[in-house]
Amino acid sequence: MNKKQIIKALEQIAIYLELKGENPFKISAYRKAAMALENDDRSMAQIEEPGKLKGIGKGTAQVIHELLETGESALLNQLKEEVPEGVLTLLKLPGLGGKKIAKLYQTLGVIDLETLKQACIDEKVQTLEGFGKKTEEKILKAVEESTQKPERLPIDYMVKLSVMIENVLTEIPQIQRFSRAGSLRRLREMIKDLDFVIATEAPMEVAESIKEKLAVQEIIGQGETKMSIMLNDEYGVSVDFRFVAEAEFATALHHFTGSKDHNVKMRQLAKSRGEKISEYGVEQEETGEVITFSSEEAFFNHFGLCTIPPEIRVGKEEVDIAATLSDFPFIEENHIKADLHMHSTYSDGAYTIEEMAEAAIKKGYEYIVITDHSKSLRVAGGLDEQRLIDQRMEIDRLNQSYGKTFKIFAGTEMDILADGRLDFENETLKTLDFVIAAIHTSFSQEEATIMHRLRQAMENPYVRLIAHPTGRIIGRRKGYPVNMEMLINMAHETGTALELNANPTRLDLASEWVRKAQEHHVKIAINTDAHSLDMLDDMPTGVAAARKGWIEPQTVLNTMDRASFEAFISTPKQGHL
DNA sequence: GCCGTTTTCGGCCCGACTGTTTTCAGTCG
Repeated sequence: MNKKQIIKALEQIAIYLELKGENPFKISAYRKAAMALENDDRSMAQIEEPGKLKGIGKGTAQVIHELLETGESALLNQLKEEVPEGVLTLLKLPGLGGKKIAKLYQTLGVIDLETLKQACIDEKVQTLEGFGKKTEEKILKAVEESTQKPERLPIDYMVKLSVMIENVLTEIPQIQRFSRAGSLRRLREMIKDLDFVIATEAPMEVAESIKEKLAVQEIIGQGETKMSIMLNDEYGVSVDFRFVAEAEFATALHHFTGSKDHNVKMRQLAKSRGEKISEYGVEQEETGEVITFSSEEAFFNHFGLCTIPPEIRVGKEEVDIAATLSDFPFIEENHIKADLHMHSTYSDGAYTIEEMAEAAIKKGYEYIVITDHSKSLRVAGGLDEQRLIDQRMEIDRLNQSYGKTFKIFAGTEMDILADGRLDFENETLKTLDFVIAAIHTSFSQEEATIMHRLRQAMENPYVRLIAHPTGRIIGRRKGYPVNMEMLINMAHETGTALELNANPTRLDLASEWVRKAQEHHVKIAINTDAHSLDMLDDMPTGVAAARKGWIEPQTVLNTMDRASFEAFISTPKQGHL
């Protein structure tokens, strides 16, 4: 059994114990053991004694050893016999946790969604102690919705909803300030619901205004300090609004940004210092005095930590590392000097080169690269050699009018053909300032074939960057099969950079992989791949995704000022063979 | 079940809301 399988087995044990209504601390002990393995970078073979890891004790170590030696666990096997598998799926239903499910299973013989539904219809559920008519109705509704609703939605969809909500919040006068929180602020790729923290003196009035102005399908819950609604959108997304006083805003924002594990780590740290963290502030346990903070930065500083960017608050090593730094040296929006991947009307872009350039100047960029598609990508109106020459002439002409303040570089997003050949000869490539290569066709090839194609491109002396290296569309398309370790090694060996495509439907490469790439001294370019002016605005999302991968500015090509970039592209590729 | 330069037993992160109660358990984030 490999590490992944062992982690899964431990988590399964936790779920089964939960369904049996076991001691919650015992349940969390199994989860912590799984987490301890996950947070350790080594493989199972490299970990000599799992029992020595913090969070793994005698009991869980024994289970791990058993799994390693026999491939199964007596405890897990026994639990599986005691509890039918279908019962596990019931934990996904909102309003149902281990305790209630255990009761439904033990007294009514509920073993899956179907039997649960029937028990509700037969009005048996409401007869149970601790259950009632309302609970039965809610469960029935949850069962019916669960079959048609995806659990999580892709970030680009949630960003759009969020912008719509923010437009509404901006118009409510009683709101002093507000912020996104939760997994969207942490930039998770797949998101369950939206969270907003709102500073206001008049929570009830604000709640009323929100209900009035937003397309609400249903009020899920409402109290004095929070309101949960279900939007009237395609998927019925739920949104939590949390109302706090202005002074509590920073701690509330931290609290509701999470993650859960990050918060647990922070609270443990506070506790060890005789303090208690809640959304309302930091309480001194001895005196009962509650301190509030003007910003998250001040909050972190109070604990001797530097500010931890939301994107890395996952509850792993970030809290310990923050204690040793004065600042995380991660990339910020203002480091970005250019966008190296965008399209114009020459291929499938919606705006002219000049219009794209004007928009880039407004953003304060020092230069851009126009990278239209190449001839084989006919659906996108890819350029042949002659059109490339025409385009170069137009770019030269435009550059004359910009003088020294701004420069457009001529590039291409060249297709890597299905057989590994490149769409342009070197004769053509060497006339260009910056060459991007990308796979746009034959996604269903075997991994070996895909890797051959990528290798052909990266070994070409003119190809500087591989765009959207996996071809994925978050939540919709897996992309073609890429051996990521091999890709990163090839990038290192050939001196080719990898893209972090800032489009929220892509974010390709994913954060965990740009982090690996940086560790291997591979350069990253954060590009919008804009096909229209508004898509240039995706850059901050790309930068946030880079922070999620712990990316530092010197790793990123487009943090170079114009002079450095010109020097870079006039120097041959530097591989590390 | 795990953990301990105060602890080998008694803690284990914290609070809001709901629905069921008649003071609180369960769920959620």
